[in-house]
Amino acid sequence: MRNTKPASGRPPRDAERTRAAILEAATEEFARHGLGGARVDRISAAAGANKRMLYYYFGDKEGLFLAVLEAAYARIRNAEQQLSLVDMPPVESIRKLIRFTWNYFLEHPEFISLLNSENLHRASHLRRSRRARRLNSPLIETLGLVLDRGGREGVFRTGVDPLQLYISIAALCYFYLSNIHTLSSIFGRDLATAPARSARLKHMTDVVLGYLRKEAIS
Amino acid sequence: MRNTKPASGRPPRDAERTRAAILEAATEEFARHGLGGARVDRISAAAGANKRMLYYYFGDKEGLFLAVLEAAYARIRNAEQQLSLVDMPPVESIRKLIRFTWNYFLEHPEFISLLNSENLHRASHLRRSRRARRLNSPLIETLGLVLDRGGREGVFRTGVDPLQLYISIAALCYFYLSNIHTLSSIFGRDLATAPARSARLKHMTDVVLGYLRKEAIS
Amino acid sequence: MRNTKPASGRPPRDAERTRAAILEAATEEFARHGLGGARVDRISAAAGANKRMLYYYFGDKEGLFLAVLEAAYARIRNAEQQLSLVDMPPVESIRKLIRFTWNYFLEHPEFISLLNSENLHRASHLRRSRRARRLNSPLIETLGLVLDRGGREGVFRTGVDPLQLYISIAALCYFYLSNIHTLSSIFGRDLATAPARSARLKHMTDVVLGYLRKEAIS
Amino acid sequence: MRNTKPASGRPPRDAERTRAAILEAATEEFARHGLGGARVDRISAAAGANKRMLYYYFGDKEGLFLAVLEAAYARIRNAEQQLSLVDMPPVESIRKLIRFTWNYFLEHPEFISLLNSENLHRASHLRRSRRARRLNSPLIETLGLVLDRGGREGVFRTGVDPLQLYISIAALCYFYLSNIHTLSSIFGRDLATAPARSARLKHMTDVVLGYLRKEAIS
DNA sequence: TATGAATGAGAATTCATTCAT
DNA sequence: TATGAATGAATTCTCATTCAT
Repeated sequence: MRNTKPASGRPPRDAERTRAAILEAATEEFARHGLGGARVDRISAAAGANKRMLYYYFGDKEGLFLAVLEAAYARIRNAEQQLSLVDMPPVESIRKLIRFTWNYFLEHPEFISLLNSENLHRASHLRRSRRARRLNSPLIETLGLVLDRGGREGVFRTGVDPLQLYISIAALCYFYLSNIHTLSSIFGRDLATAPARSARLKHMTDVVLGYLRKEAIS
Repeated sequence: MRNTKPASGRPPRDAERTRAAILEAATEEFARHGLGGARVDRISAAAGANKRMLYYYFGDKEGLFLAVLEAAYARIRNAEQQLSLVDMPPVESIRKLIRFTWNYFLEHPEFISLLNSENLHRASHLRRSRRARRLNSPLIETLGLVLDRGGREGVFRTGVDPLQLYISIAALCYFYLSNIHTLSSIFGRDLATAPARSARLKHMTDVVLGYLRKEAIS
Repeated sequence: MRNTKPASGRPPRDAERTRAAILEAATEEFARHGLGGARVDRISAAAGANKRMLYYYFGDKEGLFLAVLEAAYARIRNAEQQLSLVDMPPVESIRKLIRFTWNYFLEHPEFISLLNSENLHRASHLRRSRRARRLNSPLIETLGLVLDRGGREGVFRTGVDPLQLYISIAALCYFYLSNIHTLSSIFGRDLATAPARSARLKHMTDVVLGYLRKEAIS
Repeated sequence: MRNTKPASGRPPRDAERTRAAILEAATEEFARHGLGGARVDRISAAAGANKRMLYYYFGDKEGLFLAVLEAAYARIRNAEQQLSLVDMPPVESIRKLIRFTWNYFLEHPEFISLLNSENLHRASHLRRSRRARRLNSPLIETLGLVLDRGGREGVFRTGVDPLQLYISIAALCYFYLSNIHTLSSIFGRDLATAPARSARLKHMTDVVLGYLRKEAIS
């Protein structure tokens, strides 16, 4: 049993701890430099682990990258699960979902970077991962319930595909943050300031709720 | 235009031709593998040019990457300039803008990849580029005019920041396409099929126009 | 003999068993990949033993290689001892010896590989081994007796050095089998088929008996 | 044209020379340590070439090994071609062939080592080589002519397969030399001395000619 | 006896870049 | 302008071996 171990400071032969340290260091490194730019040496150094351990636990660089991706997905899915969207007015649910998504991306820039890297490689790692597919968000279902209730209560338009909406919410948050540097540079306007961020959150909420509200003209 | 060149023997104006070949090959390579994963050797091989030429014309790998980025931006700005949004009803203008953005991303996946790479590096290349800043989209201004007219005509809500809206439109298109592989993999639904794409275009248009229409409740 | 062990539960005399398992796995690995190409990891994995055990029992990789060599020699010497060459007509003795050598090499390709590896290293391991020197074949003596008798009986030429003859018989068998792949490849003729092997055995017997028969011209 | 180059001492940018230097150093290294034990670093150092050049010219370590093998085969085939066996009495031809084979192996111990290594790997490199198959020895044909003539002249037995005989001659020479260290060690008799070698040459000649002579009893 | 974790030196291979011509 | 040869520093990965338990 694992918890029989003495609670002494940083035991040197703690498999779980070493594994976790490598994973954390790798997350940081891959997020900063991408898969191609990441350096195995830097990862092991940052993890305080022997380089060999990285291969011992994860096979190779790509295996480590996949493990990092899986862990990042597991974290966001886990956070989503804390979110309870059903016991409140639908408009509030949507607000909450947008706020959550926005804040999660804001607080976990590494998630955005990792996704970008994986997209560059056409999801070749995730596609091979059984574990990742199991992480299929249950949020879609919940969002469907919220949309249904909003429809029944007459506050939302009907016929909205929850997956499309989910993707759109993620898109509005993700793109702004992932492209914040290029956009700021191109448009000569610093989009990373606190006021700019607040304005963005408001805009996104307006867009989504504006779209969802009843009495459409389109 | 290429046909200004003299139609003499084999190497007519090799200088320009070599440069262009390198740039094209590099665009492909950087789009496929990112900055860190791109290989100078592959680029020169694909361009049919000696490796030395690459350095001769672009200084180094990063200089080449910047040139590729600038060219990609120049192309989209150029395409945007063909777009005339002012001489039509505002709703039509918006539809047209969304369709344009969507199709451009669809037809130029390398643009998405390159942007992703540049974002990974926090826009460090673009920031240094004078030329890129001059590429500041005039579209924002045009979009402002469209929104104003829609407001005056009573079909659009007022007070919409054209930059925010521009970013949102780009976001809705970009994210879907850039993440199409991870999303398809995670949600077990092929988002790249023609029907899926049509559905997406419709959804995005609905979102934007739904948001813009008058009589808001939010 | 193995059946002296108690037939109790799972690990009866793990010590001996582990040692034997390692030795067997190592024989296979060294035969397949040579000393330089053999992998300690693969050996311990194949033996189902912890890597540490390998060092515990054999000191290091080279020690293990030597143990493997010694065991291989012990096996062939042991097999030779079953062979009784003296109680039959000399011609029959020689036939039997050739057949035995041929079959032994055929059935123990690992012996050939191991010898090749050791030769590559200029017998540096065997030279250090006291045990190996004790394995000095008593066959030479027996062969001497056979040749003497054949000489006395007038069927063999006289003055044949039994060591030279022994080496020649081994050579004729060994080379064909050890080089069977390169020879087949170079001469475009599959030397490993059953008919090819029979032909070879006949040829070798002809060569040796043809050489030994009385009435020489040379 | 290559020979237009200035004849200055060791031109630094001579492709052919660099290639040859690497090949020579590699021959030595592979012969001494086998494929698995050879070190790319040592090869490039011995060749006075940058390590990168090795990959530039030969692809990888195995490609280099194959090139070394092919060159070694080309050398022996070339030497064989100098040998004229037809214009002399058959007995002399055979003597000459044995002497040649023996001396060639004696003077080119690297050939024996390389062959041993290749055999360890089941001729996997040679099998892939078109060039090696073209090196198919024309000696077999010549040997067939010699045997025919000997048969017609009544000095040799008939019905001898020249390939079998060729293999046997090679075997008698090769095995003694390739196993000289293990044999000396096992039998406690230094087989590498000059007298021992002379005795071996005589023995081998006796065996082959003894076998070939007419009036068989077997 | 046995084990899984750990190590550091070193292995093959690759990289962006530059030189001589 | 262009080229093939060359370079040295990295880079990923592997190895035999040892440690703590």
